[in-house]
Amino acid sequence: MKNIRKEIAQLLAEAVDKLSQGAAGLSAEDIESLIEIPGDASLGDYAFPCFRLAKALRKNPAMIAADVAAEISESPVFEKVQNVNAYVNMFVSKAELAQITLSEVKSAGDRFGFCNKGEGKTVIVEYSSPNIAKPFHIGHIRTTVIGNSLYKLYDAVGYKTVRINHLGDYGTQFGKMIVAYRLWGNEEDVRREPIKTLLSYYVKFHEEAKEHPELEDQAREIFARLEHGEPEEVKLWQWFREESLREFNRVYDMMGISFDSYAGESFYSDKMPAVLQELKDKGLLKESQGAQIVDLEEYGMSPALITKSDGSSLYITRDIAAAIYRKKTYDFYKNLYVVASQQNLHFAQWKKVLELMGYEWARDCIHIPFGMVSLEEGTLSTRKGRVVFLEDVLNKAVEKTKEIIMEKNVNTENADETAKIVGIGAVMFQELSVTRNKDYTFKWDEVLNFDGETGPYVQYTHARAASVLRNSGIDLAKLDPEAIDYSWLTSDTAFELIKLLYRYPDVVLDAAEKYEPSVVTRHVVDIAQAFNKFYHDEHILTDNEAEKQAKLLLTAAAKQTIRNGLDLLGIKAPEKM
RNA sequence: GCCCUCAUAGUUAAACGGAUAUAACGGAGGUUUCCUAAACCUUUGUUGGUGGUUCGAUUCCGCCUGGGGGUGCCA
Repeated sequence: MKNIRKEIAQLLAEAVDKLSQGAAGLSAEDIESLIEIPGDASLGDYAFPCFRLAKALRKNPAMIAADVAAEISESPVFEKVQNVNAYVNMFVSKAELAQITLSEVKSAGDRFGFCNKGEGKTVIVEYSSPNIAKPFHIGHIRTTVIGNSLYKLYDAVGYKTVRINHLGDYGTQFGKMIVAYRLWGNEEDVRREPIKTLLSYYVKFHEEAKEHPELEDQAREIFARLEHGEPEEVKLWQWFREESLREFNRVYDMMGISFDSYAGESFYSDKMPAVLQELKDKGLLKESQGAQIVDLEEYGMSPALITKSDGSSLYITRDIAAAIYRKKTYDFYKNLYVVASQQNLHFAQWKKVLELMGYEWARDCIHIPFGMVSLEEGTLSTRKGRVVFLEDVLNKAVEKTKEIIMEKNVNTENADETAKIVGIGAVMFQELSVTRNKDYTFKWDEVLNFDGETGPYVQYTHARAASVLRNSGIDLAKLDPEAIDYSWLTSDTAFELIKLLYRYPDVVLDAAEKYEPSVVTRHVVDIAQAFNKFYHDEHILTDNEAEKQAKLLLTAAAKQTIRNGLDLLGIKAPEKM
């Protein structure tokens, strides 16, 4: 698709160069980064502030803006160029932008917004990574949906992707679980309801351990046995793992999320000795209070604990082994970890250790933190039984949606299917609409509120557009973008919508580069709002054939872009609702 | 103590260092003989404090206040 922003930057660069006789020293790239989109569309479609040129040109900015405006106004790219104070305000040709955009959406279809920027490079996204034998709760939703969206974003901008669910299937917690199971457990209960039962053992363990601290020692000992491959412990552990995965997959299926690899922490168990040896050989390992550490004091961090005093491994050791393994196996361009910001220090230490080991690719390992989810009662705590199960949240959202459908919609065919798409979409959408790094408090009535800038709003807009297209009776495949009279799409409302569609591919790229799916979420909401306004202000299915075709092409493009955007968020777009 | 992070209408959130800080929810009022009213329109109201850098700061830097997280044998 023709890149208008770049074209404008080129024109501006030439104008500035001419006016300053080369003294401004701004490249087209510099200029491009200065171009803005005015908040108030009546000012222009693009704007260029001239403050910075004042020094080089020794003139006041407003005069420069006037000169620049005069210099570029002849270009056919623009309908109008004018200066307001220090700004050069540019209006692009509406019909031309409509043609460029709608032709592109039509021909690219489901791949509108895609590009090949990452061609030949591999990006790993590690996300979700729940702990085995523990509930899949509301605290896991963010890593799961953000990671899933990042994978889709990187896929869309052309990278080869590898999705890894780094299961928390190892560590002292399994020592605890095994101890608890042997003391109070019962096979039948576990089979019937694995997670809830195992969780109850885990909770009981922590209650008992307050009175009997020796349980903690037992747990560590059992984990050490597990790590040494003692068959009885391994067998129990495998069983817990299988039962848990079955439950996790049920939730993943509901959300339409999948993985390329489930290589969790245990997968790296046999790769640990080599890491230890390497750390030792490189002179990084130090003994301290019986444990093996890497001292990071000179980098302002507490030491990284590599092995415990009983010799068993720790989280960071496994993450080091994992990074090395992944570099060897996938030769990644980037290795992304979608993990809560609570673990900032852990990832900082881990990255530093990789650096100290001499791996220059440590810089390509990137922690993507996100804010904490808490409940109104306080922090989520598995041990204290203070959890909200993700599956319950999804089910309630679906139920609520079903009720809404029953009360609003006469046409209830596929009501169950629609309720699933909309209810689950609503929950996912909400998680993806706020900037990653913000903490938030889970509230039932907020999750179940579908008014305003929500998933259902966007999905409804999509269904509405779909409905218009159905009613048109026109075979869309036969709409030829070359044969459309775009002058029918030059109203303010139509043009606002077109501009948003035109910008969509840049938004996708921006979201990927910032690791920020919410950028897409917000843009999709903007498109939905613009379409609803267009739908309301203008009649699409008019008797005038040329007008109708132009408006239908725009409607189809809006629908397609909303659909593509939702897809990048992992959310489905219903044809009817 | 030290480190990280957050602070914007009543609430939840937006804003590459740029023009009059933008939406949604809530409140008040309105729109349907017309393509889905899960929609649209009108109205109400905001940058924690203090210095600095800058032509220009919600944005960058210093300090203060307040919330959250982390800080050696959990992950």
